Amino acid sequence: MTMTTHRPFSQVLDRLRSAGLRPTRQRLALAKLLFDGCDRHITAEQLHGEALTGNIRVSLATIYNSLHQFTDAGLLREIVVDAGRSYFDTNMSEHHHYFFESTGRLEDIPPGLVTLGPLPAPPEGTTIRGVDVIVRLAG
Amino acid sequence: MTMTTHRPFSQVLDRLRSAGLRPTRQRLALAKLLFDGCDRHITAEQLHGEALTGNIRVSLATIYNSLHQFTDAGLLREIVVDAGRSYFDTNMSEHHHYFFESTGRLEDIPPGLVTLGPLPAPPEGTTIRGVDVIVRLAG
DNA sequence: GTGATTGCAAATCTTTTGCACTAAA
DNA sequence: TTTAGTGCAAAAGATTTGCAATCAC
Repeated sequence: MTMTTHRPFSQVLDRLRSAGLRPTRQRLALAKLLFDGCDRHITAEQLHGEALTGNIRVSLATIYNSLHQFTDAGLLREIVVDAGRSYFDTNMSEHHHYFFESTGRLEDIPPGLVTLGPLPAPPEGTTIRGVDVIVRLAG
Repeated sequence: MTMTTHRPFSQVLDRLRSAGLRPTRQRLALAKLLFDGCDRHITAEQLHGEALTGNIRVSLATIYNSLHQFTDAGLLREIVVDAGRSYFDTNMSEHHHYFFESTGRLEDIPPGLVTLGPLPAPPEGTTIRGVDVIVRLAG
């Protein structure tokens, strides 16, 4: 009867199922943290912290496994901004990022602010997997 | 009397001087490897290898120090493509990159193939340090 | 001389791996 | 049952740091 603003449980479950991922307790819990509501830019360490805070016992290895499985399944996008740290973005629509160098924060650039011309034909024998546009900010 | 195709020694020296970097033996040697002729995309490890091959004894710590000092001085541009590896690009003109995921190779995109619209005004209190555009290729 | 720079080795940090254990189907 | 998934602890990399020795000026 209650209609929450959160994504219903079954939707998360279906999402995993249709990605071919067995909906284990850990994956369900992580998927709920990740896909529950607003878009997020999160590191493995941060997600681990949130899981522990939420009394979900998950090892860091499983966090990494899950993040990569979600990424391979097209549920997440991995964004690399500095050597030695990956962010995972739950917003799968085409968009670009601000990176605040002073704080290490990653943020979506509002749609339309940055426009990219048509992509070139990829070099012989390759396909374009994606395009990352990162606007680095100081101050 | 001989006119080589290589950047003359004094130019490398001046380049360090005007960047405010004391031209030590190591920095001169590294600068010659980096700025001698064509544009390069190189990792710290690769540069270290080249230095040792060329009988230049430099520690990896100094390689990292120098690469960052050169970057801060505007002689190099750091490009991050995957978590845990930085490339340093000697081409400081505005350009974008192909990243070949299968080989880990980074390559300039020929000028004009990718066009970026005008940059947005940076968020309040920040300045744009640079924009990275990376086209990720598979195959 | 004096302060900047270097080398070395150890430390740090993120991410991956191997393998026994557990749980989903 | 059977196979995929998980946890743990150790390993693997890349990068950084602390400090004594060395070098440019």
